[in-house]
Amino acid sequence: MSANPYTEFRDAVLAVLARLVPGVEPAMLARVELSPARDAAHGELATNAALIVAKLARQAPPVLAARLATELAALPGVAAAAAAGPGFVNITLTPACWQRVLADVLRAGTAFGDSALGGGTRVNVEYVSANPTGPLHVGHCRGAVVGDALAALLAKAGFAVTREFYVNDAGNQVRALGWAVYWRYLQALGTGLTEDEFAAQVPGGLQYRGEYLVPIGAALARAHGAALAGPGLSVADPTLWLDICRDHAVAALLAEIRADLDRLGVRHDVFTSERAILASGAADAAIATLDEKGLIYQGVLEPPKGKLPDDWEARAQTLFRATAFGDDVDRPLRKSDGSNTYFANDIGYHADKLGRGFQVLIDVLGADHGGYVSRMAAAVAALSDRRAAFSVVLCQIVHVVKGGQPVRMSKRAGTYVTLADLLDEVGRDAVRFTMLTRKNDAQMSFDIDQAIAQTRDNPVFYVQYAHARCRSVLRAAAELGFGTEPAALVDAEFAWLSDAAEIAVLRCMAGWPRLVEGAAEAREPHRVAFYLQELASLFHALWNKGRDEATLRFIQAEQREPTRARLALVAGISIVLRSGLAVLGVTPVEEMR
RNA sequence: GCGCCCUUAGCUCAGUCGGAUAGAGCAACAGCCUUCUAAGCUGUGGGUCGGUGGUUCGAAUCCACCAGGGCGCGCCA
Repeated sequence: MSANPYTEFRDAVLAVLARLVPGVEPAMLARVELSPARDAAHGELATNAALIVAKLARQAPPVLAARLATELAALPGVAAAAAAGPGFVNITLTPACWQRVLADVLRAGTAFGDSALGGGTRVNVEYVSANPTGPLHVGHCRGAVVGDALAALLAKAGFAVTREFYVNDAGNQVRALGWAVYWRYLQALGTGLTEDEFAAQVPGGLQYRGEYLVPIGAALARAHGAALAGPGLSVADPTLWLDICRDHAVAALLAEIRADLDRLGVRHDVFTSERAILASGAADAAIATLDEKGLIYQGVLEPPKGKLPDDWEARAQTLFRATAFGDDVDRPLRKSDGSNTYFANDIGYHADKLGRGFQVLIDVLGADHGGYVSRMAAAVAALSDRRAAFSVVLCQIVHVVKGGQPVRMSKRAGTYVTLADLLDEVGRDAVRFTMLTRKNDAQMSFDIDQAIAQTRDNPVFYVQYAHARCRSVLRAAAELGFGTEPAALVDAEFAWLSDAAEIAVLRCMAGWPRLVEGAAEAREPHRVAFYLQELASLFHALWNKGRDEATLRFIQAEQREPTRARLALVAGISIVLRSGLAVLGVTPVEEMR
């Protein structure tokens, strides 16, 4: 791929700067930007170079900017360069600079925008990781979509990405699930127990009362008959059935989760079982490693502030010195019965990831894990001697709104909005795109009415419509005998694309590679969604401009060369739209129906 | 009580590691279809960027404090 105007002319700015002001340090040069001008009146591009180095050069920024502008204006490809404001240099390039981008797009196809930024760095993105104790709901959905898009984005930016799902198939939650399924099993057999009578026999009480467990209980009844029940369909000794019920339920629910994810188009490379991690001794090994580093000790923590647990008592416990790595308090690794805390096991899991050679670990988690971030960051820093990068992408709450009314969810009652419900209502593409129209660390309301609307205020529709329009134009042109494949258009005379609206689209397309890099570095896949809306908007505007000015119409049968140039433009737009939609996992539709 | 996140137009939200006169859609108003999908486009009006200080050439952005909303706070995961 040849140079992109943004990188090409940023390099040019740096080169000129080096001549004007010798001895600028790399760290300072890194802060020099060449970015799209916010206001079109300022030109196409703007650089802050003079502002950055003015102090070092001992010159007033406007003066240095003027000298810079003079030098830049003399460069080939620069149509105009002028100092402005407090010390910016505004630059306008010749149309040819932007037209050249089109050839890159046509040659690269949807690989346009691929970057070497990541340099093959191995990244593990963990997302969803829902407990296999029930169906996925909208909260999981946001994490699933954000994680999936982030993984795709990082891959496009040149990272070697592994997508991972951590299956919490050990511990109290799945034990409670085993009991809950056993209740559905007894019901399937026709037990005379009431739910309250059964619940009274469950250690910790009966959780997971949702009806989604009914078919799983029924399946157990079919498979085992009454063999797992006590006399008269009473509760038998749990050692006889608890593992069987738990394992069966986990397997069944995990299958449901995977089916839901499949419908959503979310995929994972690796499903890691918590039980397998525990069985491998990873947690104890990781704790031993930390112990060798002198980070484990026996101590007594201050009582937690706020509402104090009823059974709280000061007692010595095994602690990880998380405060040495920026956490607020040291964290316990063993429960009072001597078993590992969830945190201890999770340290083992993250140690396992590090052991698999990942240099960057990213966990996509729900907002309720916010208090968990600093301790895990401390643990990864400790385990890797601060070498591995660890970050958490927290996804805040999603409120589902329909008909202007909030749709409430309650997991206990089993009446929450499931992912499956949402997919039934609005479909995969709308779910994915809508979830990505909000930055992850802000709450969002998901308006079902808007997501299914076929109008401008539905961003999914708007972008897909733009793509469909592109394809429609190409189909129409093919019927007139034009070659419409990229290879047939790459030699078109792009100089025909000289209208302001056409240049604007080309500038936007040229910005795709730098957007990919910026979004990947910031771990913000939502930027892709907004970029696509902008590109779609420019395309729709160009389309309509052709209604007013016949010379801008894409297809003019008697004007072969201008038509070929515009077909190249349309093909290029469709390619960039597809490239972006692929990151989001949204279908680029060929036509609207 | 403490920690993290959020607060931008009537509504839903962007705002690129500090940059020029803060943007988009919806809603309101005014226009554009004998022409490739009007499922679209163009224009107008609409703001004390929650508040008060501070940092500097420059703050929606960084810092401090305050207000409001959300999430969390040893032996759940």
